[in-house]
Amino acid sequence: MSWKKPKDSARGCSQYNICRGERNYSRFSSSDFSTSLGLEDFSVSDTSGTEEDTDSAVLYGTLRGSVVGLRYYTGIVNNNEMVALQREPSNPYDKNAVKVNNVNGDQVGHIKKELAAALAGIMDNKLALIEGVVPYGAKNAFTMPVQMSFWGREENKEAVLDQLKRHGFKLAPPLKECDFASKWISARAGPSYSAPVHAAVQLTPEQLKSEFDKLFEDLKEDDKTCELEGAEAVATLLLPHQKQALAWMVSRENSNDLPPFWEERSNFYYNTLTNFAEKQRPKNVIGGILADDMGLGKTLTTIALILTNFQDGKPLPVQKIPTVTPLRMTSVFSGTTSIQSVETKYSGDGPSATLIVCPLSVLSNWIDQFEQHIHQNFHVNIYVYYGSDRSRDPSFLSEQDIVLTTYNILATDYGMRGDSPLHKVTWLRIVLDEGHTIRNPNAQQTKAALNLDGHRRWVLTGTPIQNSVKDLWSLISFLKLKPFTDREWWHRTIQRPVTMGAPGGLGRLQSLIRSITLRRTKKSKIKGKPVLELPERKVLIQHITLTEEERQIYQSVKKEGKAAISRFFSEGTVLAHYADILGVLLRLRQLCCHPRLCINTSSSSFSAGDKTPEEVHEMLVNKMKLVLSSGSDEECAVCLESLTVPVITRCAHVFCRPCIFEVIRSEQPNAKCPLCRSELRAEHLVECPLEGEIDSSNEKKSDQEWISSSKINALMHALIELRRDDPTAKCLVVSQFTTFLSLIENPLKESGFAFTRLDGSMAQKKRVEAIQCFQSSQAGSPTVMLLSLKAGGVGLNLTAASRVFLMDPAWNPAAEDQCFDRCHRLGQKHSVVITKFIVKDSVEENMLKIQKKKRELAAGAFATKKPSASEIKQTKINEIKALIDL
DNA sequence: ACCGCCGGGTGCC
DNA sequence: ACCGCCGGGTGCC
Repeated sequence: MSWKKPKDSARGCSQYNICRGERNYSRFSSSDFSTSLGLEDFSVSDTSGTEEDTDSAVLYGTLRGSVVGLRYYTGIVNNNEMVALQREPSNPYDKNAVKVNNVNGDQVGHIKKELAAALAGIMDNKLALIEGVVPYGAKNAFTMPVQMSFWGREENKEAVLDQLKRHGFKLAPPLKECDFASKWISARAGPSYSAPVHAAVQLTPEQLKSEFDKLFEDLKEDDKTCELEGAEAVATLLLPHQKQALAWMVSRENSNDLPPFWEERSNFYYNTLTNFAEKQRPKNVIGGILADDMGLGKTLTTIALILTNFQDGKPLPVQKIPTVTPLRMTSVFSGTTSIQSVETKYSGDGPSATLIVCPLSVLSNWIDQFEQHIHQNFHVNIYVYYGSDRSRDPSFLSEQDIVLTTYNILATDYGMRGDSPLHKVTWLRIVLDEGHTIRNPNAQQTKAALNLDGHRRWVLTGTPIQNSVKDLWSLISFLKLKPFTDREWWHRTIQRPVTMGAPGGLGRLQSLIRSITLRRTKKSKIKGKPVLELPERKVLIQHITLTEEERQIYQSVKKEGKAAISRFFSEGTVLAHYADILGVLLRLRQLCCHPRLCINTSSSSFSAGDKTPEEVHEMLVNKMKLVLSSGSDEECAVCLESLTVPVITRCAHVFCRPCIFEVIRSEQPNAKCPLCRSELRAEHLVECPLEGEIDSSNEKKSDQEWISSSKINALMHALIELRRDDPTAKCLVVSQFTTFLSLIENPLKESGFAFTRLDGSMAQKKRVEAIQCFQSSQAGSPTVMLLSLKAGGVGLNLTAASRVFLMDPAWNPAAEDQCFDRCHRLGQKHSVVITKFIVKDSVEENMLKIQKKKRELAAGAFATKKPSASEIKQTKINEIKALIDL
């Protein structure tokens, strides 16, 4: 294989310049920041957009109208076929013009002008969504009837009815779309009862997800259970479920089935959802969604696909070893691809390059996996399209076998209209890794991805549905499934029927998903055996007793903090002092680890006092650092999710930036803090300091003489014992406090341990190095990794470790579990033992209790709806009480 | 006849 | 369009 970035083809540990100076967040705009974190859903423009809030739409009623001017257009329509109404304000004859298009987007005619005059205002002001169906008469040469349904928000109904009335129209009561056919046939069959307008069933996200998973529970002996061995070029043996996935993916790339909901009927291809028909055979998706749970090896399977179904349904050919002549040598080492091209290009014409788009956090994982899984006798050109010096030459890119890039680069390039090399190439295959990244249809990344040109299209994601069916549209659209690429048809035929609980809606969704998706969860079974047989995982709790001296410090800080917090309770100002309370708890947690951790924490500023703006700013930044670094996984009280792009208000409450901006926008001019009702102003909001700087203020004390602590002693005792029993055993030492990790470095050095470190402040390149060193099985490679709890994304693979020492408990048990999964995952050969150090009679023990409650809550009925903001507040207050023994 | 009626020309917005 | 509408041709019974 040859790596085109860096330029030489050999590859060493440190040669991926995949980080460059790109991640310079110091002057980030919010959108840069959020997209770089894959949080584009939270961008302000999205939340404030008046775009359809289609979930709350109700059916106002229906109206019969006519479509005229059929003579002049090529679009044809069948009886009962859906049509789209589209405003055409630029029409020179009538500024109210409304076009009528068929499902294919071809114009059929216009709405008659008198009616158009009534509809124009409604459509322009987005008061209602107007959908048409041509009930009959589709063969008419000049005009045809159209049955229109008006959908909108309850509060707009009056305005719409008024507007229609002014033009002499009146809506008929709702008539369910699915009743159309029968209605026209049996028009005299007695009174018609209006169908219920509102959904009978509304699915919660959890129900939806579980419905989704049920789809794949009982895979019969169909194409999804055949197995296919990887081609010779795949260096790794595939597990049974991976061979199944490979077989399925290859068959999807090579088959020529009709896409879902299409039938062949007397020389026509007929869409059963829209009743649209055409002569031309609709193209099937050459690809689909691989939605296996995290950890089942989607990356490996995809690499196997690329190598096994390389071109024209054939695997990657063996590399002919080039006859070594001086001439060739020169060419090879001059960094051009010409010689390789001669040797390895294939008879097939057309595109041969695969584009892989992934979040930055997993880019290095792809690089590793290619390195690991491509057989050394085979040659693959891989180009990492990243960094400011990336090649701008489309023909260079199309000559590669594989081009790897990130969603950000994709979106950035696409933003520079007309100058995106990625968009000038016709790809053989496009793979979107962590495909749910493009969930938001309005995000730049989504638009950029949807506009890529490629034949075979794949989406890899562990969570195809995050919250609602809406999440699926971008993915389906990316797959170029007719007619869903247009959001209107997706919405009318799938999304609304499902969310409104219309009969058959869920069924449609299921058959759609079933036909293009493969999903196995960690619990899925193949021939009675679980897909993943992971070694055992044990969690031990080791209690620590503080020394007399440590206990004294702890008790005095606790006494002081408890007094302050009691005062907040009696004054009823708990929420106003939330950051201060977290500060107290943080200090106690730090004291459980090492007395030196909390020396520097800013002396609490309980008194507001009169301060200069600079001092206020600094105080707020400090408070926010407290909230964030306390590892409490704060939720934003607006969206009830984890904080994304945190900002702090003047009243010291932390929210997601987009959320609080939305509050300010909607409540203007007198917005109030959602938590304490203080005055809220956009210009007073203070942004989050950069990740990695949070703890840096505590750094730089290493010159002091180092002293140990009870916890460190316990750790070292365990490490030394472990080394004695098995000198090659590797372990992770995990803490939320990077300063604590720094302190631990001292005894590790003293006792002669080889160790590495991975924390959030490290550059991408350093991280890759640290991970590779640690994962190496070479003699002398590090046996200990100091790991900060939150470092690294989900892709992080630390399977070399079979022991984990969790130095301090986290608020959120899920964060701990995620951390354990980094070594307890596919590839782990040993049983994993996790040791949690918990100081007796301390805040840590109380945290365990709270964790237990949270676990029970999470395991319990999902059906319970989202708690309200006030319920969350109450829970938090109770937690605080429990934590400090009040 | 400043009407009615006839029949040809014509046709979206 | 096997319509509606327009506007020119025409005109007792």
